[in-house]
Amino acid sequence: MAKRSKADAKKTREKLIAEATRLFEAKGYADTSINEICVDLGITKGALFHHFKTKKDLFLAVWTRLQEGMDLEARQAAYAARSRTEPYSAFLAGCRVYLKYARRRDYQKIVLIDGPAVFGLKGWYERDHDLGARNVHAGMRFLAKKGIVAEHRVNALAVMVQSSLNGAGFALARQEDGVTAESVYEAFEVMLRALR
Amino acid sequence: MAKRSKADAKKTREKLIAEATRLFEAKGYADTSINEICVDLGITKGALFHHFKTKKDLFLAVWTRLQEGMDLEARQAAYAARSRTEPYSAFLAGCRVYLKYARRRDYQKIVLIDGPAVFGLKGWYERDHDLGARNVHAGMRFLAKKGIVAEHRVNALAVMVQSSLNGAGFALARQEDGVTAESVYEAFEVMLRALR
DNA sequence: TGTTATACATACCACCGGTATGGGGTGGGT
DNA sequence: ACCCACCCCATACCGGTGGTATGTATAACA
Repeated sequence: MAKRSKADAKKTREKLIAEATRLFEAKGYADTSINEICVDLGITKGALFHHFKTKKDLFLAVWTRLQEGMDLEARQAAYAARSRTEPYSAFLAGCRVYLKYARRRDYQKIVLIDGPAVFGLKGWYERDHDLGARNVHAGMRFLAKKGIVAEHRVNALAVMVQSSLNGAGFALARQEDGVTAESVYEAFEVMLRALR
Repeated sequence: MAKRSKADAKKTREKLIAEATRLFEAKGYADTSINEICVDLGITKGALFHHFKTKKDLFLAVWTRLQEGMDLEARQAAYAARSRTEPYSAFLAGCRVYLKYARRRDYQKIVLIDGPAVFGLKGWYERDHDLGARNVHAGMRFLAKKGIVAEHRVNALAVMVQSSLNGAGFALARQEDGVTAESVYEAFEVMLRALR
């Protein structure tokens, strides 16, 4: 029988998250069974339910990992690109990172598609608030502070900008109509700079 | 025992769609069981599976009904508002109708949240193409024809505008931060008019 | 070294979506 | 008027699902 040290436990937990990520991306949350995940890893459901008290809890772990990666990368890019003379550069750098994620199939299926359906309207918004919306909001507020966009439109514009990035990501992933990454990003930049 | 005329069949089918709509909105697709729908209507699963060959098929009927209502209303509004002197009026009228739908809880949960999860990435896009995306696309192409927006950005801008409307609808439904319908719509109009 | 907590395995459950089959009323043809 | 094929729905049943209760060997710690 296998060892059961804390290091082993951590490893099986990681393997569970990795395999769940794979299957959630490939077949979606609903069409992925707990049992399938366990069989692939050569363990039993007892192990899974020891680490995650429910299927949604496992999904949350997968979702959070993806979101935290995006969040970290976007913040770093925005911080690195900040400029004294060009108020858009930090915001645009962050958006570019987000758009990169919004193009990824795993991010789309897990974070953008299944996430809202699994968490529900309220739960989805609560979880997205700290990781996705907050950064866009901060960027838009910065533009308002610089006098570029109207103060009273910050909230509305932020949410519209964020969701437009989601849509742009989907359109890119579809790769149709000759829509290239450059053209989409250029259109987004033009739109962002036109906001008042 | 109940009658089994064709008129009765039509009626039970309608009742099934109505009750399914109610429960899908209230509890979501995944947490609504076939059996629950039937019990509420005083019928059995046999009746349901006679009218709809699968649960997804029933969901499709619910989804389609919502989308067709939105599509019809938006087209009518756009047609009624068309103008020779103001190129934005028809587009804005259509968007205003769509935004009204995007604020509705049933539209959000069924069309925007559960729809993509149930149909999958490809199926969702295929179904949305004829009902949602096509209209926005047509409006944007009209603006390009008028020389307002760049021809090569029509596709990208259309998908971004559409998804920004979704986001705006969600933000409105959350009713937070003092975000009112007027402020959101004003922000959207400002953004749309700024597009080049 | 003894005790407890951990990390799983095993066995089991209610319920789910879906199917196969049966029956009884409807409605169109003659 | 009669008949019977077809339609509408009920009943019974199935494999598989997420989840639980319990058992147990090992690690962790005193």
